[in-house]
Amino acid sequence: MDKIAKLNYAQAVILQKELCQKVILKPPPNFSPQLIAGADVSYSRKDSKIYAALVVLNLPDLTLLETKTIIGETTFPYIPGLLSFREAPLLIKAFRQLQIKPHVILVDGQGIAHPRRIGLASHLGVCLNISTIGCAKSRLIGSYQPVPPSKGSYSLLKEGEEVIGFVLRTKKGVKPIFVSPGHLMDFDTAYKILLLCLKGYRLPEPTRLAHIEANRVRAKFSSPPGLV
DNA sequence: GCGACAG
DNA sequence: ATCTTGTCGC
Repeated sequence: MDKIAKLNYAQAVILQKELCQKVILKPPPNFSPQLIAGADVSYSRKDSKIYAALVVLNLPDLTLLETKTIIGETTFPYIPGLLSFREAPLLIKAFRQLQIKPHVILVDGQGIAHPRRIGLASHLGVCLNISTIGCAKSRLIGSYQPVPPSKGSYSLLKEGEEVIGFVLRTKKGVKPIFVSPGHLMDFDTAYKILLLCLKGYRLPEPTRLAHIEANRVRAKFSSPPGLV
């Protein structure tokens, strides 16, 4: 059914090389998003279920407007660099069920800060034809200098001389996050949007809420202990 | 050959 | 990512 589930490593990489050519590192004309979404996926240790969550918030007040959670089955293993094949299918399905379509999505994962410049956020953006920003909690590739301690400070993430993202301090005293443009997005716009989404926590509000919602459905629907 | 390695 | 309570530090 799902062709993606049948892809092997080499085939998946070939598909990424095709998709990466469709990535646009520039936002739409006069881009000023009022609706922003957060996307995240959680897993169950026992069964092979995965839970995707999308939340839509209003900008700049960050009011929650809609929450969409959906349950799926794992069809691809986790392989660094190929996360999209594991998480994108369910997130795409969830997106199609949204009543309110956002102007941009903050994704829990990398954008172009990826070996082939096509991380989960970029992959989703191309598939859905929407602006996306990669917002990861840790590094996949690239090197960077220490990030200053104050909120909003950052240091460029590069691979060789190429800038692929930035490491952002979202709050004083906490580990910085890794931000990179996904699709229909540039560094400057990504930075400005990120700052608008900070609400006193390490993670920007859209991604933070999506994470909470993904965990909530898992707690509610995953197999209860002792009921094998 | 040896590490690194989003979630 | 997931399994998990209390506990240390800003």
